[in-house]
Amino acid sequence: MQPDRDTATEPTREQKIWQVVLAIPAGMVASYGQVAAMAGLGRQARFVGRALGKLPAGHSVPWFRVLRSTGQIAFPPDSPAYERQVDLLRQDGVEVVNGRVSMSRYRWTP
DNA sequence: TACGTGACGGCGA
DNA sequence: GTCGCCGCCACGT
Repeated sequence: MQPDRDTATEPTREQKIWQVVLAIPAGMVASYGQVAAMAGLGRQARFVGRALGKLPAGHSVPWFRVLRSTGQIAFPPDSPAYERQVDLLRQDGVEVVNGRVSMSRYRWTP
């Protein structure tokens, strides 16, 4: 037996991150740094992107509501995920202009 | 084991 | 408001 402290421990940071993203209401967006801070990760914004990239299939996490601190989409413009995110944001009623969102207007403030 | 990369942030100009 | 540099942590090779 290996009493290794992991896998069987409490929810990992990824779980915590997904939980925070789940709390983002429709029609609003949050930045990676904001999600990281709310998840108790401090400024590990990069970890948030990594956690979202590890999302399993069949999840219900609104990953598309997470943008950069500048309001720009984190994906390259030629990426399929980019268009997907834009489309999903518009379905939420968020105005996306040139792959960018007005953070001062749609930023989620809990 | 060590190096490089990455769905980023903050600060200064 | 934008542009560039550095810093942080985890993962893959």
